[in-house]
Amino acid sequence: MTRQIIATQQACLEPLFGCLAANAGVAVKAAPNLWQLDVICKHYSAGLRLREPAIDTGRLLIVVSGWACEQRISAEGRRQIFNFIAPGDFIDFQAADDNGERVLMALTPLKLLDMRHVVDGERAASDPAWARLAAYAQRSHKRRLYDHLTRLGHKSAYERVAHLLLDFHARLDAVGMVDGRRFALPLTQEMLADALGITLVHVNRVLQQLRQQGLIELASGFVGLLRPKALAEIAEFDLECEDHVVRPYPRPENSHQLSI
Amino acid sequence: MTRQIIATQQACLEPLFGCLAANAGVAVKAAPNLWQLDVICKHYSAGLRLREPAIDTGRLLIVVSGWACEQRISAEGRRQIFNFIAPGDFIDFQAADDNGERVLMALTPLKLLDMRHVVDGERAASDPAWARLAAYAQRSHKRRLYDHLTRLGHKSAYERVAHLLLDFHARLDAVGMVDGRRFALPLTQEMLADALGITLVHVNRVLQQLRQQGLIELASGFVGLLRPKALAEIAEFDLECEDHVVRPYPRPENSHQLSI
DNA sequence: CGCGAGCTTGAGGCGATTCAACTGTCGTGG
DNA sequence: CCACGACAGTTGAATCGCCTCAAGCTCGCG
Repeated sequence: MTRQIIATQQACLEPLFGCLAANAGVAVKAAPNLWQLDVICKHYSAGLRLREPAIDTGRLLIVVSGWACEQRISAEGRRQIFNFIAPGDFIDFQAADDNGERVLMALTPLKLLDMRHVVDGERAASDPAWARLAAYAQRSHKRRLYDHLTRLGHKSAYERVAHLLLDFHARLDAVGMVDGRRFALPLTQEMLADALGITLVHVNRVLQQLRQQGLIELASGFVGLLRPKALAEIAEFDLECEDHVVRPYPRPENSHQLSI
Repeated sequence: MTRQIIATQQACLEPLFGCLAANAGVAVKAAPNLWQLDVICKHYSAGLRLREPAIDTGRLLIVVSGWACEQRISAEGRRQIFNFIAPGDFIDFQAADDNGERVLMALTPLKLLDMRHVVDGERAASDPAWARLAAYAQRSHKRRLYDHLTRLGHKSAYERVAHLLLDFHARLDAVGMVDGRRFALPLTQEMLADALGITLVHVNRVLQQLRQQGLIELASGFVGLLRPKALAEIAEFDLECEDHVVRPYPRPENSHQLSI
């Protein structure tokens, strides 16, 4: 099973592009094969700050594999993660550097695909497909910020963790990176803590609790949501609504669905 | 002193427009006088949800007086306030209703000025002044969301309150609505609680503490920051940085400055 | 006057933090 | 080959910040 997910992760771009077509109404040229992809993509190693020359700030990059985040380091050296950037998410450098304190950081080895290579159209601001794409990127980014504000606002640690896991599930599912109810989550508990505003120790305790209650399974970088409906109730996560916002790509019959 | 502030609040638009000129590079036509203003402005009473017909979503409204917020009501009936909207802030309806759950709400009687009435230029997307204005509105809105995420992330209740008050001060100062170190704050402690993710009771205790330590004064809808530098250290609030982002309008010599 | 909205204060309890120690798993180098 | 350190995860005990529940206060207003 693990091998299957990894293969999905690295190879299948169709669901990702299908998701773009469904949500942004953008047609993608022929998807590049694996060899082409590796040449076209930008690669970052874990821990590197993502930068682009100022002249290129208008570009739209999409994450093909790996995870990144937006973060800020406080004066005391504590890190606040504003937003996790997962496969299928856009990286909009123009939006990123309005403020020197906030930076984009690769959390794992990262592969970024420049949309210029795969989208038809003149990529001018006037081109409708390109504008739809940029608008979609902005919309999803903003939605993510509000969701995170909701998590940090009135939720307990227990609810925050459950909510974040459901969030990850929905996003990765939309781009075909969920196998059944399991998906790869290459984040440390410290990263989760820095995002959720709780301590590493407490994240661990909450995860233990979720495991003992049979709600999730978690081992070696993979998470399984065993009872998503129960999790959604705990976290007040609106499964319906999420589906509207991020429409998954069209699936074949009998594929692995999240049967709730 | 109170009367003076109220006068400032209702009458003087020059600092507000000066702030726009400094930050967005947008020239304003002749500022309307008070009578004109009342006719031009949109008025909302406290508690009303702000709506605009869908066809008008592209418009930019600026708050002339009163406060509003972006909020969401959770399933349990708890309110999360994402963002306070103060005089000088923009209301971008296009950005607001990408999601049915999040609404704009007037917290006090509200007066909104449509920028079409005061900005030169064709207000087409292609007009550079109009584009700068829209970009400025988006930038400040986004910055506010990140600031609030920072508050909710790793700060204690004590730090959150101090940080929010400094934030209000900087914003209102930029549009000339601070008299010395005092400004009008027509928000209830419950609203602060709903924004800061802590309970009403605890907000009250924190305010008591700040008062007893001689850091703030607070009475009848007015706040005074008595020792802003001490507050800034408590809250890790970057006074320098804030000044860069929101440039106050040009001041006469010997005006009330925040001497830190 | 009575009422409601907003503010204030106390007592008790729980959730999350802090500090600390221990485990297991890597990759590296003696 | 094992020793070693670095890193991620795990667990316990004590402490504290914040919440809950509850009561009383002070206004402004019909």
